[in-house]
Amino acid sequence: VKRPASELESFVIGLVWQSGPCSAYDVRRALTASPSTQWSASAGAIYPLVRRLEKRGLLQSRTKTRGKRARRLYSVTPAGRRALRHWIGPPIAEEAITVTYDPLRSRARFLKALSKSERIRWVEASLTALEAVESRVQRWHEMYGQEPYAALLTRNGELELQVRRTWLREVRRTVERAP
Amino acid sequence: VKRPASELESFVIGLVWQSGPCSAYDVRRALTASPSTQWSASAGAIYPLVRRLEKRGLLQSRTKTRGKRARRLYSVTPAGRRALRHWIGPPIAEEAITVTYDPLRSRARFLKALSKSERIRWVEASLTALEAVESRVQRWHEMYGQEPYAALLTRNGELELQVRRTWLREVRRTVERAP
DNA sequence: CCGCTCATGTAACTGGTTACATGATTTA
DNA sequence: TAAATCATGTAACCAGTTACATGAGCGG
Repeated sequence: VKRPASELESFVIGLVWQSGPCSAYDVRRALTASPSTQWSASAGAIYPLVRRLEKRGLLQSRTKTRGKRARRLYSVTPAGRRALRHWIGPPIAEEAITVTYDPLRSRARFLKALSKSERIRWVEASLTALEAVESRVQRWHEMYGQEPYAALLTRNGELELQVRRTWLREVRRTVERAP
Repeated sequence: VKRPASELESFVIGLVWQSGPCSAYDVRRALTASPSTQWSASAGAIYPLVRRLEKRGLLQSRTKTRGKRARRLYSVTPAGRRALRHWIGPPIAEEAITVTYDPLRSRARFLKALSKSERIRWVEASLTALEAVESRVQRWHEMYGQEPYAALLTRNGELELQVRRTWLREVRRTVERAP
């Protein structure tokens, strides 16, 4: 079966590659810790996923017994490593070349459905909401941000937040001017 | 059935609200025109979706015959309007408060899986890829960007692109410095 | 009249969701 | 020892995907 690995699958291969031999549960924790809420990291997603990847030969597992409990530790096979590199690129995959999806932007598209005063309250609420995002990024940074490549991810989050704030303030100006 | 409308469902309600009575096909075109690739706007997604929304009382339809062909024109019901406003907020829904998902950032997380020269090539390729995104935003702007609220969306795209470029250049510096 | 786009759908699949189950291990 | 959390899963569901089908209308 030579289907290209999905975004989540590839990401999981990456996580396993990064954390050496690790369990599905470890993968779930890494996904949960990540500030992105793109994936829920639910057991129902991850356990079947790693099985799938093993069946395709991208991951391999050995069972390690600790106490009475058997743990299944996954690591990346050479084919998995190739798949990872292929996913990362270059070339950059078509589906990676996108405008990022911002739920706030989506909602702003229909701001006219609100009354003027509500629009302003919406902007304020959004600015406040971004503080929650900020602390999520911060928390992740404190945990993993030592390493220079990891720090780049935090930096991305910071810059993104900055720009969303700037944008929201522009939205506010527009809202205030409009009738 | 009082389940909260999904992100796509709510967005579609918004589109129908914006474009007055319109067909499922119109919705699909609006989604296709949007620079975001979050949704494929496939027929298999949209036709069942609007039916669903009609069954829930958020949309209503009347059939209009033009020539021999029957078109089903949807419009938003008062309940749909309420649902739309509820989705937009305030308060901002939990699931809207997120770090946006950026496939390039995801990939950058595993840049160490590449050789140094490939990392640099990756950054260059990413910068080039963003040009495609830029033209997509530009195209949308030319079509719909007259109206001030629509223009804000383009502005968001512009700012986002700027920041992603800035960030990629920082990545390049990090890559160049690293062993 | 041919081919393209308009327009409306259906069918099969699939990847991810929520919710549940279960037992081991740790901590209060 | 009771409660919490670690750890591994399964089952049912569902929304969105690709792929296909069908026919109208229109421009060359």
